[in-house]
Amino acid sequence: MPTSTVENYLKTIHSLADGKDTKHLVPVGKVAEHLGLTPGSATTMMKHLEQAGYVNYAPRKGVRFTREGRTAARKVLRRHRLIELFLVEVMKLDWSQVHEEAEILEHAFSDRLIERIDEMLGRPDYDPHGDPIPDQNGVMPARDLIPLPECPEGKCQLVRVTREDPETLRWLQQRGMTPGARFDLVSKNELAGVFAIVTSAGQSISIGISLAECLWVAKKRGV
Amino acid sequence: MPTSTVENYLKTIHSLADGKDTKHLVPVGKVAEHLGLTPGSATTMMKHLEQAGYVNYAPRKGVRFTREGRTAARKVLRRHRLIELFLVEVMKLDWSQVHEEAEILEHAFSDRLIERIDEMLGRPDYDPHGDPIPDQNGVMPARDLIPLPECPEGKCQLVRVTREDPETLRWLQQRGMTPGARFDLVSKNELAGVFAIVTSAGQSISIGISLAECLWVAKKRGV
DNA sequence: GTTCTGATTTTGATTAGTCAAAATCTTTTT
DNA sequence: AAAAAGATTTTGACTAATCAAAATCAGAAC
Repeated sequence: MPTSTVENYLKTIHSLADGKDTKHLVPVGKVAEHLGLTPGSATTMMKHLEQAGYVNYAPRKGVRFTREGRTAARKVLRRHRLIELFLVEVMKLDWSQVHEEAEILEHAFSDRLIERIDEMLGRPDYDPHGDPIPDQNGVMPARDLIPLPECPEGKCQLVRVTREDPETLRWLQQRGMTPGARFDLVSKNELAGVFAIVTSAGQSISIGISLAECLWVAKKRGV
Repeated sequence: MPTSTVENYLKTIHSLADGKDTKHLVPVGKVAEHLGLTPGSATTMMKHLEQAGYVNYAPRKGVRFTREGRTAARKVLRRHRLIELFLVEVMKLDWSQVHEEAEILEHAFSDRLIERIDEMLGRPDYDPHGDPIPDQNGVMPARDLIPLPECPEGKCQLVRVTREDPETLRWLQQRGMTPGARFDLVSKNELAGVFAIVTSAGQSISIGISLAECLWVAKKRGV
């Protein structure tokens, strides 16, 4: 069993490699930055992870997962995301708070409990933020999503929110902008980096580019 | 916040001091034995616990809680026991398995989640083993219980089981001997160390002294 | 083709927790 | 009262994870 520290490194590498192809190298410095640690700490850990067979480590170039590493990382993501959904659905915790809780609980829940949760929730494919939940084998449900800046103006539906800080999430929540919400993208000002939308409740809001990049909408078929 | 290691030491000291009066000294060796550690490790930790204000440590005599230590220990017990009840009532895990799970989860659940569980369960006083659940201030609900060996022959009701190994618990469970069960103590052979009972289902079973000491029944009023 | 810059790695130290085994103290036995 | 027995403490060493700061390397700039 990996320690919880190792699990956190695996999650970080997974998220930094997300979307990139298999041989993409994640810079060690990015790993350190993402975890709020010094670069030296990450370097030390990369050697351990290589020893343990989780990654291939090219000094001064970066790291990439082995098959085992990717699977191990996805097991952690599976736990994290099932726990988030459980906290919202069963424990009735607030959408904006569950990430923090799951961050700790993911290292403590046994496989038995995770299996029970998966069953209770009806083997869900997505968590409350719209993040895909890997199955027991680490296979992720696939979807064609685009971030708001790439979306054409007009009606669309929010599917995934890739932010975790409770303040931002609460701000979105108060405006009805949680996964599943329909809204109207009325204008895009790429130069100013501002996106204007009207929510289904009729409220007009402006969203900056950095937040807009975290809001994913379904890509229309045939586009 | 105490580390989970410290929390485990606190729980151990609490259970070894249970029943004894406030100035009773718990031998350091017992603490080590209970946790499956070497005596030297426990000695080292006792100094840390004293530094942290949790215990008074009399070298070669033993340790006893300060007020803060006792409260801290009971907070851990509260978490542990609420989690056990939650796992049985909400997650439908087996009575015999929940102790093991709670042993790990108790260090990971936030106060917010524990409060939510307490609320969901209707602020319960006892866990599935009949162990009292301390309130937020560390106050334990009191009851007058006696272990089976001290119980007179006749009808009685099982209230608490102070064992945690799943094998024994399953054995008891299969015979209907879980907290709340009524049964008949038909004979006590203190010399042989064997207690004969008949369960409410009419099954006759023999129980050895060491297990009998872990089975607690309500002390009749006026006796 | 040097030099500079920025990222990465190395080195040495630190903390929490642990063990094995030697040293020490206390209590019991004789 | 001395010796033996038993428990506890001390000592030295180890692991996992971390940081600060010095050393090193690779690519960009000149």
